[in-house]
Amino acid sequence: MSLTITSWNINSVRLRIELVAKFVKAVRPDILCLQETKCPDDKFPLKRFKRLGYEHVALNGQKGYHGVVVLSRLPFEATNIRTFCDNLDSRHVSVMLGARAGLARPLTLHNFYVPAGGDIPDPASNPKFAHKLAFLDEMRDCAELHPGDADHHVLVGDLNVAPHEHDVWSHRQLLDVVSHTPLECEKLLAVRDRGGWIDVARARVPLSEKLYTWWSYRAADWQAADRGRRLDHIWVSPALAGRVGGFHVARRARGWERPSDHVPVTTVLEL
DNA sequence: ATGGTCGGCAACCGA
Repeated sequence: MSLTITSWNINSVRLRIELVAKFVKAVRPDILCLQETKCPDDKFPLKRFKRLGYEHVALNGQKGYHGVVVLSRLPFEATNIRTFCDNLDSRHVSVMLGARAGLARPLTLHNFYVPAGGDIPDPASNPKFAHKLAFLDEMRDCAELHPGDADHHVLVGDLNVAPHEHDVWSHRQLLDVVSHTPLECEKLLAVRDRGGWIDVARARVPLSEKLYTWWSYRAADWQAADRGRRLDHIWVSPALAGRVGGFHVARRARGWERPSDHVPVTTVLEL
């Protein structure tokens, strides 16, 4: 069977519910992972998603800030929420799919929203950047994020780091800009390498090619300027590396009316 | 070199 998984920082799920509907009607992902839902769980538009075919929902929302959710056409065996840095912010939710979803081998999926880190790239003077770095260190050391050789694990989300030279519009001009500083790039790659994860986007798109998933709201014309960054990621465990059937960045979604500043990233797994 | 825009929620904080 093939399993389509999308990750999208939606920047308010209630405000953009019709954009989500438009996307899922076109792409029909089996599993949709959203970040920055900015929605308490008791206000989440469950009925609308049910009508769209997503009956199985793992929620981790909070009022006003952050918030993640996994929406699925297939049932879960289990769901889990982790906290990082002794902080109750809603930045992680994971699900496990198995026999009930028709999978021969269980699949674990983590959905993350890594702290953005504020403006000043100095952990000594900027607590938000210190928090981001500590969050990445804790991810690196988290045993649940170290899949075994045979495990089918997926990690997606807005990781708020563009780790490679061509993950940003200008490597030189962004070296001191939070999201592309060498320190946080090293830390994100350490999370990836400690877990043995494969970066699906860069397995499919050469490192020499520009690739972005986010464009600032502050540009007068985002498309003309094209000053993007690749902040949204899909990683798979080594056992899934040979089962990636497709990968796509829905750049067109940035041009929709009242868009999120992030666009959906999608992969297809052949299981 | 600087400021440029969003969303939540009701004055700014976070991005």
